[in-house]
Amino acid sequence: MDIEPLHRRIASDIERRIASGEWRPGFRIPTEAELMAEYGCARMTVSRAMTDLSARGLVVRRRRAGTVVAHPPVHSSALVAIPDIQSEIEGRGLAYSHQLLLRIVRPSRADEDGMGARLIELETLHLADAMPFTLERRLISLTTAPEAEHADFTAAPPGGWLLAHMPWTEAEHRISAVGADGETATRLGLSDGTPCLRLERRTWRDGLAVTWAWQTFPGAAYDLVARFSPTQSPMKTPIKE
Amino acid sequence: MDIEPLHRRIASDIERRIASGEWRPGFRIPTEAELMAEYGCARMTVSRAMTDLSARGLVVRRRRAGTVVAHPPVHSSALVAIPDIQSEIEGRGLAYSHQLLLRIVRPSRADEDGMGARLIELETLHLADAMPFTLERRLISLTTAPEAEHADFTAAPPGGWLLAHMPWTEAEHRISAVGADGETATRLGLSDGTPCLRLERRTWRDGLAVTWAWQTFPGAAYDLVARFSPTQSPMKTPIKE
DNA sequence: GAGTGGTCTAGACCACAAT
DNA sequence: TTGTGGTCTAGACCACTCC
Repeated sequence: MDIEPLHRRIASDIERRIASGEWRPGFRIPTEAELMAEYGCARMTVSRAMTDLSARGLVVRRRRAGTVVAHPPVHSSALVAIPDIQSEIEGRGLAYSHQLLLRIVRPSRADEDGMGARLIELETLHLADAMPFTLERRLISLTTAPEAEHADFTAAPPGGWLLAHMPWTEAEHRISAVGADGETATRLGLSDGTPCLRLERRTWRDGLAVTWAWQTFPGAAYDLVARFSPTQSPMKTPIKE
Repeated sequence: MDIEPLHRRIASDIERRIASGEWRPGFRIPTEAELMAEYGCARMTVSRAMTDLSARGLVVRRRRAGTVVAHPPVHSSALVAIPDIQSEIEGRGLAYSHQLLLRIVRPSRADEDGMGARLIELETLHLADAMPFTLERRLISLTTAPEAEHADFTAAPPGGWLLAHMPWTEAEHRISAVGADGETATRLGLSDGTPCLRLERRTWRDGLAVTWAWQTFPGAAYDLVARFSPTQSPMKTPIKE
C-alpha cells in the first residue's frame, strides 16, 4: 500500500477548497506557520506543498503579503492538445491502418527553406476502420535524418518512424481551415472545396529541420477538443522510460 | 541584483546539457550524491532541482536505477495555445474594436442543455483595424450570471466582461473547420462556403454553465500557431495578482 | 520594524528496485 | 543486500514588502 506523502495531502486539501469555491480568488490562505500547526509538520513540508500549487498557478505567493488564491487569467488563453493520429483513432475504438501513396527522393525547392539539400517527400493516407481519416503530406530532411532514405514507410507510418529514430527537440504547429483541393478531396472521398482542418507540423532536432508535415482532416469528421480546469492543465504528456 | 538560486542553477545546467544534445535520451545523470559533491551543497538542494526537472518531464527518476534523460513521448501529442482575441489582434499591432450586432434575452432551447432556463444570446463582430476578424455568437446563462442582463456589451465585449465578473473554473474548447454560411459569410465579407476555423468554447463555474461561444475566423486570415520544445512548454499563462 | 515566503543545511528514515 | 531516490525534520539566514 502506497501512502500519500504529507506534502501532497496538504496541496490536495487546499486545491479542493479552491476548486469547490470555498476559497475564492483573492482569498488569503493560512500562512506557512499556521499550516505547520494544523498539520503538525515542519515548515519545509508545508513550503513544498505551497510551492507546487504556486508552480501550477493556483495560488500566488508574495513575501510579507502571504499566499492568496490566484485569479483566473484576465486575457485568458487556453490550450488544445493535438493528439497523435494513431492514438486518436485507436482511442475511438477504431482500427488504425495507413497507406503509403507516394515516396520521392528529390532535391529541396526554394520554398522549402531549411529542409536541407535532399529530402524525401511522402504522402500517406491514415485510415480509421478502413475509412479515410487524414491525408498527410510530409517532407523529411535527408541531411538531418539520412537513415530515412532506407526506412520502410509502408510498414510503419513516417510519423512513428521519426519519433523512434529522430526525436525532435523543437516543434511548431499551425492549425488552419482550408478547402479540400482536387487531389486531397479525391483521396479523402470529399467533394471539392469541403472545409477541412489543416494541421501543419514542423520539427527540429538541435536546430536542424527534421520534418515538415501537413495533415488534412475532413472538417465535419474531426475536431480538436480540450477540456480542463485551471486546476488541472491538459499538459499531461506521458513520457516513456 | 537578484541572484539565481542554486537549485535553479543546477537544474538549468542539466537542462542545457540535455537541450544541446550532450546528454541524449537514456543517458544516466549523475546521482544526487555526485551532484552534491560537484556543487558543494546539501542533498535537498540537488533533490529540488531534479524534482523540478522530473515534474517538467525532462528526466525520469527511479529508485535504485537513478535518473536518466527522458525519451520524447512516442505517441507525441502537442499543445496549441488559443489566444484571447483582443490580445491576438493587438499583438499583431492592429487596433481592436468590436460591434454588438444582436442581443436577445430568451428562454433556453432544448439543445442548449445545461445553460439554465433563461439566457442572453449575443452576436459580436470583432474587428482588427476596422476589418472583420471574427464573428462571435455567444450564450450566457442568466441562472449562473444574472448580472449579465444589465451589462453593457457595447462598451466591453462579452468575453472580457465575463472574465472580469464570472471567472470560470472549467473550460472546454473545440476546434473545427466549417464553411461560412449565409449570414456569417456576409458579416465577415466572405463568399458563401469559404472555409473557416471555428472555435467553440464553453465554460463553467463550479459546475454551472457560464457561457457557450462560437467564434468563426476566415480560414485564410487566421490560424493558430504554437512553437515550443519539450523543454519549455507553451503553458505560460500569466496570472494576475 | 516585523511578518511572510525563499532558500539552504545536515542530518534521518524509508521505499523501491536491481543485483 | 545495497544503491538510489522520496520524504521529512528542526533549525537557520536572507529578501522582500507592507505598515
